[in-house]
Amino acid sequence: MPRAATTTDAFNAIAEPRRREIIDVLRGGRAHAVGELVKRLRIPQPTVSKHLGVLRRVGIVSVSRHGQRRMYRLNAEELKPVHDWVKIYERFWTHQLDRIKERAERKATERTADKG
Amino acid sequence: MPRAATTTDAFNAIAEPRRREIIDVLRGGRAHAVGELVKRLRIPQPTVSKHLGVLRRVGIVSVSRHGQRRMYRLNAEELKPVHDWVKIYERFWTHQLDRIKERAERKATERTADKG
DNA sequence: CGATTATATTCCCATATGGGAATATGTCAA
DNA sequence: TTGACATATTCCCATATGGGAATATAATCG
Repeated sequence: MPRAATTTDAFNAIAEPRRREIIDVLRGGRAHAVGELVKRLRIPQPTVSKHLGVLRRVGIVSVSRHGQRRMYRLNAEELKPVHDWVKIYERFWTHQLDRIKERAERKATERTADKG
Repeated sequence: MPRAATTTDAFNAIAEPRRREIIDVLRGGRAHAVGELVKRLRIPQPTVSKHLGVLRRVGIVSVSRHGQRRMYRLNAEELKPVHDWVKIYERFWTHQLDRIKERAERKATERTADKG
């Protein structure tokens, strides 16, 4: 089995830095034409189109035709699974107070560990 | 250019679901032997070892020898870049009140857009 | 119509992948 | 030493990748 396709899910899609850059530009909520992204990011047009294709298949962006242009808009909710997963680890690098919770929870976990 | 190596950064490393599972098991803070992970996740030992190798090269886990076993421990801080990036999008799927902030910020962004 | 602009698609290629199977390495115990 | 156990490594392969270059598609304009 090779590596999972980039279009498998958000995790795979955002692994590519240029796709994250595209997402960042689209963050404002406003739809952007491909040409705008090309200019902003200084990435060749076919490359941008391909990356947008991946993001679209995953559902992270959606397109609409507007005359000659295709307007891409962010569907940020598709990033929620990534946030949900990584958020759990937030406490590992945040402040003092959370460390207490962390330790307490670890104890509880160890107590119930290796039951299966 | 092929896809970036899985060992490039945390984004690439966590794209693989089994590696996320491993991280999840290590979440308690306690170090785990490879064999424990094999049993818990029902994944062949060589596969687990390879995934641990990737995670180790990225710095997400660290190893220590303890007799015959190698104990793997989570270094969750390495996940912070992922959290930092995705956290910005949290407001897109959270409650009502944040939507106000969102709209306000969008207006401000649009005002200063396309200056470069 | 033809020309221009905007975007997508195709073709090419070097490359890393994840899994399976087999094997190597390392460590303990008798 | 031998054998059992724990883990890592190697070899194999089908496959998707991202980029470059070239080209196709599609819409607008004159």
